[in-house]
Amino acid sequence: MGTSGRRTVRDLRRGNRAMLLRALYFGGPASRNELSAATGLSAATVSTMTAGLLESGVVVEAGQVDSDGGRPRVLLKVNPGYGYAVGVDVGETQVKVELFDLGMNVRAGAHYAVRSAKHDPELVARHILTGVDAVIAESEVPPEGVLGVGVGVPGIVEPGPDALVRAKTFGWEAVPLGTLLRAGTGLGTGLPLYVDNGAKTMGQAELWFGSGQGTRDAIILLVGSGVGGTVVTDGRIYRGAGMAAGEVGHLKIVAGGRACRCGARGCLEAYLGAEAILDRAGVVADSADEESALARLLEEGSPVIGESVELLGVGLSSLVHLFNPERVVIGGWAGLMLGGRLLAEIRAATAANTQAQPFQPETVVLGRLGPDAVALGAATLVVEPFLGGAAYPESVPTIA
Amino acid sequence: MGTSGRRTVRDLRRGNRAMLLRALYFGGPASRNELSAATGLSAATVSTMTAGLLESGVVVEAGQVDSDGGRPRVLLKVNPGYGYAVGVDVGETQVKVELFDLGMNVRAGAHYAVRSAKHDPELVARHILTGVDAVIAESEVPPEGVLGVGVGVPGIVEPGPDALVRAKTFGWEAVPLGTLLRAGTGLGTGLPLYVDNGAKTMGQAELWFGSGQGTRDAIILLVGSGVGGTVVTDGRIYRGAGMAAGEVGHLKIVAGGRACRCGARGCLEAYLGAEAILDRAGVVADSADEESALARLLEEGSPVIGESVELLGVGLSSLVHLFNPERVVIGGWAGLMLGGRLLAEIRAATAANTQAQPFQPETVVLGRLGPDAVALGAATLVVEPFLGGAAYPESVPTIA
DNA sequence: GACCATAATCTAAGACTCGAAGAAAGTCAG
DNA sequence: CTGACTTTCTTCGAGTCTTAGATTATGGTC
Repeated sequence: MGTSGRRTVRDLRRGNRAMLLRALYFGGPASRNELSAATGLSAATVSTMTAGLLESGVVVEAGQVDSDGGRPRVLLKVNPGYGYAVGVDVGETQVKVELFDLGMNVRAGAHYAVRSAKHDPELVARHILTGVDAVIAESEVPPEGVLGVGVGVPGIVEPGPDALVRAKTFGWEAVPLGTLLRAGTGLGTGLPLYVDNGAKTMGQAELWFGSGQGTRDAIILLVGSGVGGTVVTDGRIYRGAGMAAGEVGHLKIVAGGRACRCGARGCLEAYLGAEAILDRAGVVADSADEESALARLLEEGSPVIGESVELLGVGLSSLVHLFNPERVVIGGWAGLMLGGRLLAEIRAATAANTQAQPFQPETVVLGRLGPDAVALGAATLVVEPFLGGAAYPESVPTIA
Repeated sequence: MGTSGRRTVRDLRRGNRAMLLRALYFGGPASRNELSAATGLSAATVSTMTAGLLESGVVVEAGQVDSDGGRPRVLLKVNPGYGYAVGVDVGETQVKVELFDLGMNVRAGAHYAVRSAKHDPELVARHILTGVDAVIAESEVPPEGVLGVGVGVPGIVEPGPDALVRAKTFGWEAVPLGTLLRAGTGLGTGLPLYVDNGAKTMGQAELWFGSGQGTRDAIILLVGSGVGGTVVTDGRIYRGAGMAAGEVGHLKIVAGGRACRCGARGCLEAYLGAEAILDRAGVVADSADEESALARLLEEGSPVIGESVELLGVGLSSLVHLFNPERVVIGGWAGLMLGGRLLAEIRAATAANTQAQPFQPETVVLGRLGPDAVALGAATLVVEPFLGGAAYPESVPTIA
């Protein structure tokens, strides 16, 4: 106990610099004056600090704004071209690699199809490595400007340089993805590497740029083929003691209920998620057809849909009781499909189960980013330490 | 967004002072040297800082220890007599008021029976006020040495000077306990007032002095007549956006299941907790007999007990998946009774439902403090800001 | 062109932590 | 009993940092 918080006067500056950078990054272009108000720092400090940031190129000017009869404000913003982040989405059917600038604009992308039956870890690692090289080359970005590589994978990621991944859907028991990537060579060599669960990276994307913007305590539920989620506390993704927190999909909603692929019974994921919903409706569909099959079910007004809404309400209610969030975001393609038509019903079901504490149904909203935000979120893992957040654990391993 | 973290160099000192004080408070007597190691501060800083603390009387010397041929270490400790905290337990059958010194030794106590049918808010407030006066008088402590009053109540407490309490079991819809207490007079006048859910105060007691010691991420489940709990993240009680987080009792375990007194269905509290267990077993017992009735059920090996263990495992599994805690503590009188005999079974049931992530059954342990720790925990609410923790929200109202 | 308003920078002062050197308070061998 | 040695604690100078207040920059208004 005890080794936390600022110590020396130098850490103080680091912290204030991070605060300022965050304010600038999320608060859009702003004048020094506005930054002073937003951060609580004195104008003098903001001035000296921005001077340093401008000189190093992290921040650039972004026009002026007249100020009612006085000296016009000079607007500042984070220089989108100062650095770049690679985001990787390791999905069921493909490995997607994208390169973003700091403004989170896509500069280049690469896709590699994976035969959905078999997910050979080494093959996936090879796809990632060649993908990283490809997007760096394609974007014509200076390789030294790339700040790191973020990877979103299914399952649970153990912290540490090995980045052990456990993903039952892939048949990965304890795949040391970090080690595999380090064994490669190429342009990516030496880049900081961040690996996390894909639902969490996507959740962070919603939090930063989507429906979660501006909240400090939120829950982001991702309903796709399965169910995942992200718990945000105090403006950060909550990872718990071993980075495995927030496994929303295995929240139990029916004791002794349907068997889940995790081996337990009654998990949310055993009822929700396209796969489970279709299974409960007795529809046979392989993963390519899931989307149209679910749409059909919705169209027909199948009773299974109504049940699903009810069960979703039960799950959300548990989450609300435990986390008391400001906002609940429902994302993922299946979540958006359901929520697009039945948001009112979902809210009502949640409220009906949430009697023990004050709860506003309007806090349940739909995601804004669509299902493709895993890579974007993975890239934010790289941007986070750049902003000085340092939410990601201690030592960051590098590729190769 | 933005107004958090240290700003000026003076906040830096405050933070470091808090770090040191916490290390001393929880790390027992320690020499300046050990404090330097524990906090990461330089010996010089520790020296100047402890000098100030000694002069103000917050810290006192506590003997010496020989040091293998060198100058002996002077041990320091927090002066237990520097300040005092009053803890109040507003329970079903009584209002208990206790006065603690900073070493959390009871210096005086007072009890007021409450007719369990009717909990008149004004009567409860009067009991608290007279109790505070009584313990201050009895303990012969200088009134200006009392740092504040902490109150543990059932139900949910809304933050703010009113301290609105919602407690269905008491028939309290929105009782402004803070306002009621402020209307009184007496020795307690002007004391800072902290009101929180009793399960959370008890959880904090368990965290500080019981089985939760030393953990940063823990779950403390309290099974008494009902079910409550505390979620600890990052060494602090997690309160969420509106202080209502951690309502473990209303985690759903059976969608559409038994009706809970909160109005919803399938809550943990509708199955666990002495009241629900006895009800499920078909035993009629009023609150005074619950303890012996439950003991009898346990003796007989009633199948309801086995089911209860299974359901507890389901609930814990949900919590583990969501929070990934270092430790899970089971407390409360009914929890201790069940856990005392069936801890192994509870661990097994939890593990059986927790397949999706690594989980060590041994992290589930029993509480150490017994069921009477609500008042102790309430007193820690007062001590926390004294240590510089400031986990409790913004402005603290005062009595009268 | 004089005057005013607002934004940004400069300057001096105060506060803080740190490393290094020095003082304190013992033990131990001879 | 003395001097060397060990370990703990304190003092002091140096280097950073933020802030308030004064100053400079840059426009509009009359």
